[in-house]
Amino acid sequence: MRETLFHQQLQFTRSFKKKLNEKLSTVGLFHSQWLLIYCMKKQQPVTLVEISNYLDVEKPTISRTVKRLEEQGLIEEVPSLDKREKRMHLTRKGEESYEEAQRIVTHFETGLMKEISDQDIETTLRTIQSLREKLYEEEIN
Amino acid sequence: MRETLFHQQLQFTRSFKKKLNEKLSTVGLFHSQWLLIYCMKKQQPVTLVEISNYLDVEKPTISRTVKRLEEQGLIEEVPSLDKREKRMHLTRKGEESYEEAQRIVTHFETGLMKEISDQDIETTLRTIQSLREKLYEEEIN
DNA sequence: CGAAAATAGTTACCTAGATAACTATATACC
DNA sequence: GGTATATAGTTATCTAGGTAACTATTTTCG
Repeated sequence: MRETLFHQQLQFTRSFKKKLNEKLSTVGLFHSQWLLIYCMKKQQPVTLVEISNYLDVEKPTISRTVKRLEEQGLIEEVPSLDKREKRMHLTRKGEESYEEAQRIVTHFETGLMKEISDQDIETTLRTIQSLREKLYEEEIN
Repeated sequence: MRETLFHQQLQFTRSFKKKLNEKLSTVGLFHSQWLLIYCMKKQQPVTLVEISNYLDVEKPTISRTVKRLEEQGLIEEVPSLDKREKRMHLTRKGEESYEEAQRIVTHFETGLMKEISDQDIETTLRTIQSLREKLYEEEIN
């Protein structure tokens, strides 16, 4: 198995998403749909561009996932003064899904981190953040 | 921005893959295709199942990417005793692509890690590996 | 030996990322 | 006020991940 940090990261996130998708299937959600719902819970109503910036995912991807969540009746549009934008918020059903999913995600994540020292978590978080910054600087060049 | 370790991980790998895809486009490769070529360089000839196990990616995904690399003339089949399996190895052109891509990837990765202490890299690597193990144990339950 | 089980790979069909090119609306500015 | 530019979102099309169900071989074992 390749020992590189980056390789390990990629492998980890693949497995992580796969596992979380399994867990979330009990609520009928996929991992990425959960992220959108999480976003909306935090800031309602929210536009697609705001979600796109927050999650750092391109607009067409957000657009597609939003459409699916709308079809599932989890989110709905809210009238806006700016006719270009599509402001969305969670429906009653969406709020319920949020609560259920939140519990699942929290349980899953805390389970994973158990037995890893706060010190190590902190170092890892800091390292990844500085790698992200580094990537962002690359962006500019 | 959400502060969770896992959220940061996902964001990082997304940006990382995006950026690496850009860099690799000069060689006409995508990040995932590079991983397959890397795999083959390390062990030739190799079967799809071996690649699947090594990269921890499901067979249909490997199957599809292999088909594309074959079409590009970077890899080719090698006769095997077991008629079920498809043993592949790099063509001359594939070897050349490997060399070019290897340079690009190494340059990109070392650039990112520069300025991060060996200590932090080491802790991060160890932490991610134990998170992966944890995920794997979950698999069993 | 012959039938059952395991293994290798493929096909069909989902979700989720990306880019490029488009429409519609809003803003800037001469 | 009218035109140019910027912004919000969508559509089309690509790669890449996943599962389920299939075919074709090989192995196992009674």
